Amino acid sequence: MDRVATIRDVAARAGVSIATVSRVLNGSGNATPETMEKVRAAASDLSFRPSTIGRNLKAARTRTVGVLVPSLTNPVFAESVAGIQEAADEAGYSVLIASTDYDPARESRAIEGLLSNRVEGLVLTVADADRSGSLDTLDEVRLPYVLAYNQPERAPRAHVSVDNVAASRAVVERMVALGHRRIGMIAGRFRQSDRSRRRHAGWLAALDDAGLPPGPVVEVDFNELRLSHLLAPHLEGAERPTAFFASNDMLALATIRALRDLGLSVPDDVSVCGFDGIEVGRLMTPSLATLVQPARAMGATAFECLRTGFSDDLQGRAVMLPFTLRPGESLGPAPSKSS
Amino acid sequence: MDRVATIRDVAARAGVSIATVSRVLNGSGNATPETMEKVRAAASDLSFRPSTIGRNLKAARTRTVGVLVPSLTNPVFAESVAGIQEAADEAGYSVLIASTDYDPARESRAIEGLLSNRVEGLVLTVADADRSGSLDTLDEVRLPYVLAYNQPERAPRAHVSVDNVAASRAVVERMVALGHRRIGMIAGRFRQSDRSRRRHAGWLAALDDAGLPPGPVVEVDFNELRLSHLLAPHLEGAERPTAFFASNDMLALATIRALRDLGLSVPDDVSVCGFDGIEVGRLMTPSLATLVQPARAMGATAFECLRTGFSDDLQGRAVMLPFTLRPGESLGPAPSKSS
DNA sequence: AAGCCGGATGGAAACGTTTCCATTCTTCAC
DNA sequence: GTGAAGAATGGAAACGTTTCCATCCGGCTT
Repeated sequence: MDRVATIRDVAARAGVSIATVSRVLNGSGNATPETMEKVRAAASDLSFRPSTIGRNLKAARTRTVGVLVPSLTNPVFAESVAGIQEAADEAGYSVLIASTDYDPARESRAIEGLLSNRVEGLVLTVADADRSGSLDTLDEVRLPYVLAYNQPERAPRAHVSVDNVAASRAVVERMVALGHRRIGMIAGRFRQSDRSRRRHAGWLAALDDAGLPPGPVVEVDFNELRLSHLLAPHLEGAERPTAFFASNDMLALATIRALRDLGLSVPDDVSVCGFDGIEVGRLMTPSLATLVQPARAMGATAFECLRTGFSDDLQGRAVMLPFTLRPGESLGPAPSKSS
Repeated sequence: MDRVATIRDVAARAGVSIATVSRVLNGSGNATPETMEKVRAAASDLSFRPSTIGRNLKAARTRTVGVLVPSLTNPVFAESVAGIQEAADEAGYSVLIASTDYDPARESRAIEGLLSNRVEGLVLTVADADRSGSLDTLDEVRLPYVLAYNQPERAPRAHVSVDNVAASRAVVERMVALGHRRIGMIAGRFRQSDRSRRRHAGWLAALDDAGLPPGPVVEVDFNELRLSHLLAPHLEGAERPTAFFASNDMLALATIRALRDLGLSVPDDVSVCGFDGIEVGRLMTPSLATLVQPARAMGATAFECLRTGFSDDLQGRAVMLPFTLRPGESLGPAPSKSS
């Protein structure tokens, strides 16, 4: 692999100084038409591409933002990353993406990497926004960041999300309206997810409002896709739940699968509603009822907050995005025998 | 935001030269235990993080690879990117991810960006590996790259994929074994996808071998999720296909959805088999039968090829990964009335 | 005791840009 | 015709590293 052309090569070929080359190619400062022509020709002949590295070093700014998500394979994060990329692309920013796969060691390594790359800010989704070493690190070095999806309870940290409590209430209220009286919840580990906690709180509050006792709560690990053995104990007897609220869509899908494996029909025996609004949910049978968060907009908005907030103070700012309840075949009326 | 500490700050605080700081922190060269201690302390006090930019500029190598995929929201690409990241992380490489959303303009911009960032090589998936301006550009500048998923027909370009023709044959053979005689295909636009073409070729070859006439072929755009109106014309009359082979899983899901919307049962009336092996396929009802490509391994392998091949010549090297047919409820025996 | 070796350290150059400042040259007003 | 203004251009510094080379010093061999 041969050496890549530098600005000096272009200057030599065009018979001008590197200063002139830089000015012409960046459109800053003036230059004779002939000079411009010569420089452009030389640059194109050598297929010169200015080195971002050299440029950044000099400029002391990188026009790059970092993104950290738990996993790219969860469609909801993939979608939000796509939103960030789109917005960043438009604003002339580059994006550095890192994923942690729920591994704390990888998380700190990723943050270190992004820091070393001198990103100007970060958009990230962490497990628990109230107790996160990574966020502490960022606070320490005073690097602006905006959380996406996270909704910190105590720490005043900038974030973009939906109102998880209100959203969960909406789900439960819908279930109640459909005649469900025993409503369970399948949730990601509370210790590992502020979102899961909030959604649980909303579920609890809505049940309370409706004068209903809380149904069983099943906490599961992320990446856990085999749920039958966890659900089975809660499905025996006449008092079994007629509906489950899952704290995210992947869990909802796994739940439907498990129910079906246990010989129950969705939604005839048991209804299920998820949270996230991933696109594949529309394609399955039964189609997935879910609380839709605007994932793409979430990413894009977080990026915009970061960008426009670079100068201002980001501390504790919060943006709430609207949510909608997408009906789906997985959520139907409660079985009549149970009403 | 205050200025970030540089190696000079550390040197000053430790009372040594920047050369010594560099040596201590990188473990190259010798140093007195006390010196090492002083330097480490100073670095940690200032929470010094060496600038990748400065480092790369000097080193003239970035230990960074670029990744280009059509879309991060297609699980099969997300998964392969995850595989790349994992392998890269392990090898001490950084990853720069770009996605094109099937937009040629964004594709060239992305490539330019990666080139400017002086990536040492690329792993990419393009629409058509035989006619791709981006690949031509890469050849021109002699930057090593490895294609993932693509299987070029003419151009001798390094790639990692499965044998798409053989894989498609396996699918069709299975369908034939299940009694299907009229087998249609739902395929991504041939002009836009070498994979789609190959898979179509395999489908055709297998039908020919079985002495069956090819069923209808429906070419659809990427991102097209509403297929009912495209499928409807081919589902009338007694001669309608009893099985469809979809050239990728997202299409397969959309196909199942459409069939169902048209009042047909899957798999009782019509069977469907996809291609890719995305995880959600296991979770749906009916579970998706699909030809599984090892997506994670695809990414990881492509990265390894790139890394180990940096010195050698990558030209036209090909690695074929094994595929498996994952049975699923969407693919059943042909309806008896048609046998 | 003289010379050497080698370990510890510092000075300085280099990487590829951008940009400040200085220089040259043209043009125009007086 | 002289001076000034301003446009075009070049020289050189700076950004944060790594690394080559030189220097210094203590201790060993002979």
